[in-house]
Amino acid sequence: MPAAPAHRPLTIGELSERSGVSPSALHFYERNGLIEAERTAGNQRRYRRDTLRRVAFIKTSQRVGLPLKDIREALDSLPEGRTPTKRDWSKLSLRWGEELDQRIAALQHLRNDLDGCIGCGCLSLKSCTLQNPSDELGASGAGAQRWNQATEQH
Amino acid sequence: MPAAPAHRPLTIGELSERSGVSPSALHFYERNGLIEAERTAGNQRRYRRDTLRRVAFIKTSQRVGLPLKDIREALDSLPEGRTPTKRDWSKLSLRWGEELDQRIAALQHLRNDLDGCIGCGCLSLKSCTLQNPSDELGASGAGAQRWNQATEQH
DNA sequence: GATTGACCTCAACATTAGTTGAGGTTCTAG
DNA sequence: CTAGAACCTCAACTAATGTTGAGGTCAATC
Repeated sequence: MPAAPAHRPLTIGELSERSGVSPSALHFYERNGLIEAERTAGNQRRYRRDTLRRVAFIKTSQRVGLPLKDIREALDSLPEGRTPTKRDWSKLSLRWGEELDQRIAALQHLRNDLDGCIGCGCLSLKSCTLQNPSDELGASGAGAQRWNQATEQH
Repeated sequence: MPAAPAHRPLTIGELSERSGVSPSALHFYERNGLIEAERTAGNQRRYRRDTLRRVAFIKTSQRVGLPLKDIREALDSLPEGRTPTKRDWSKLSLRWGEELDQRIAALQHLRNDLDGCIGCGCLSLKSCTLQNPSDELGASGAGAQRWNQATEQH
């Protein structure tokens, strides 16, 4: 390893290793406007160091369930050109915390309803709120929501 | 509409309308072993009425984020042949409530961590738990989790 | 200055959860 | 009995989120 001054830009391999995101995924993020890189004379990518934080934000947002499209929108609110400040990041995190709160509330609501349904063993289409979203979850009617895929094979 | 005795099996159109799931999705569920149907002499599907509840279970499970594969596994625990009783359904719902609880706990944990991160504006790769899952969410490392896709365009 | 690992692009494939359309059949109401 | 709505199958397509491989180039080390 070279001396590596702390401000030297990162190669894709370094960014990949430090972020835990595969190079192919980084390419993919770039194609989709989530991150960007300078190029060397020989056309290789060189990432500014704050890209690491950017990738961290992407990963974390994904873990919580946001699609890349939404993450991109959020990132678009960061200042162009200059390295984002803590305040910039804080604003994103704050907005994001609100969504988390809503998500939690929705799940708790669902949980309560499930208690009711266990009582009656129903999941009836008419009476069960679980079956009649209407409000918090899936308001868009659109995409499936996922959670942990690992349903323990044993 | 014919008199329709309450026990008459459902056509795919009826099941679709009552469940809010498109016929093509019902075909898809059948291909994937989530539901099944008798056939008329003319090869049209006729669904037992409890299929309605089955579909309700599928929809609800999806709303909460489970992939169809897992839902199928859960449904496989229902008795073959006979119409499931309330107890049968209750067992599924119960198991399901536990997963919901875990999911809520995980999100709350995440929420707490986020508070910390807002304080420092970080999302730092080293210090932030949000960046170091390790435990509850995404233990499988695998699939993305999604939530509400509607990030309010405004 | 050559080797070798890291990097480049582009195209094709994988998976989940369906939708759409073509081409043909069945069922039901009048 | 016939018109038209509802149904059938099969294949191809969509969208999101990447991965894999082929074929070729760069750059850091011996």
